[in-house]
Amino acid sequence: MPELPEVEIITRDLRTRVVGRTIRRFRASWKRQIKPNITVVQRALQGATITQVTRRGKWIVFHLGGRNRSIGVLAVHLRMSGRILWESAADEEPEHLRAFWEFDGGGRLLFCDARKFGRIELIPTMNELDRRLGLEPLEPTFTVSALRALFSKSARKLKPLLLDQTLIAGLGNIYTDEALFRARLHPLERTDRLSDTAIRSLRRAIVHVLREAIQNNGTSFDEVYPGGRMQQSLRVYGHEGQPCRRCKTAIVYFRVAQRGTRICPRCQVPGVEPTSSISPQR
DNA sequence: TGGTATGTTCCAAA
DNA sequence: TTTTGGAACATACC
Repeated sequence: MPELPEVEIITRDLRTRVVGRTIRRFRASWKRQIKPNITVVQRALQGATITQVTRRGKWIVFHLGGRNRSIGVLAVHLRMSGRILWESAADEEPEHLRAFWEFDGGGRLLFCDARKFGRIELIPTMNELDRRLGLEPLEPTFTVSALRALFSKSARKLKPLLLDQTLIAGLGNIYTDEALFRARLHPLERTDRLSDTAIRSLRRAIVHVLREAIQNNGTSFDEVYPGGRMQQSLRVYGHEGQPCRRCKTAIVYFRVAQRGTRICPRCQVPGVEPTSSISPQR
């Protein structure tokens, strides 16, 4: 279930643990999670050294070198319930273990995933992954004009577009709702009708919410992603029925593109521009 | 029992 | 042609 901030935190932690280490063997128990297939991935990883760990959207990317170079990158997507744990010798095997990497010199990285939606993919080049994914919200390329280009190209509804990873990579259900609330925009607003002011406000809200979440170590509701404090800063997600921080109107819940959606019905009205955006939050 | 869940993909319908 | 709705993937929890 992690979104960009949680994946960023996990990536930073992994970097300190596995960069420079060589994989002795890789095992997986649920075939469908491994692409192109277990045999190919095992052969590629055996003896490979991890040269770097990076994040692209919600993907964790292990860059491979050493014995097998130019076999590609190993990209991991946690989807709804995936977790990556460094095995601590004391503990017993965690629940829902689906795959693991064992390193020369000891130590194992465990991939656990109750729902088996997660993916471990060997991808020929980083370019290939870039082709599948859109703008990185925390990179300099995430500009008002780039957003305007995306928004004006189609007549889609705002929230579904923000969740489309091929256009913007990394936003999920929580941070989309939070960003829309802070920008005072309705999730069903048509993107081709947004003013430059609205787009500017939305861009700021997205960047703000994601940065704040990373600073807070992410959002955690359960063991899937533990340790974060961002849930304390959420304004609408999980706040159904509670008063809006700005106007005291009760936060409402409804469905947008099959996703649970929370808004303040008074602050987020379709067709109404956010008023001269005087610090939209707090 | 039924509905919901921090996600993505595929296909049919509009 | 583009956009949306629904189902599917698979499991846990309330």
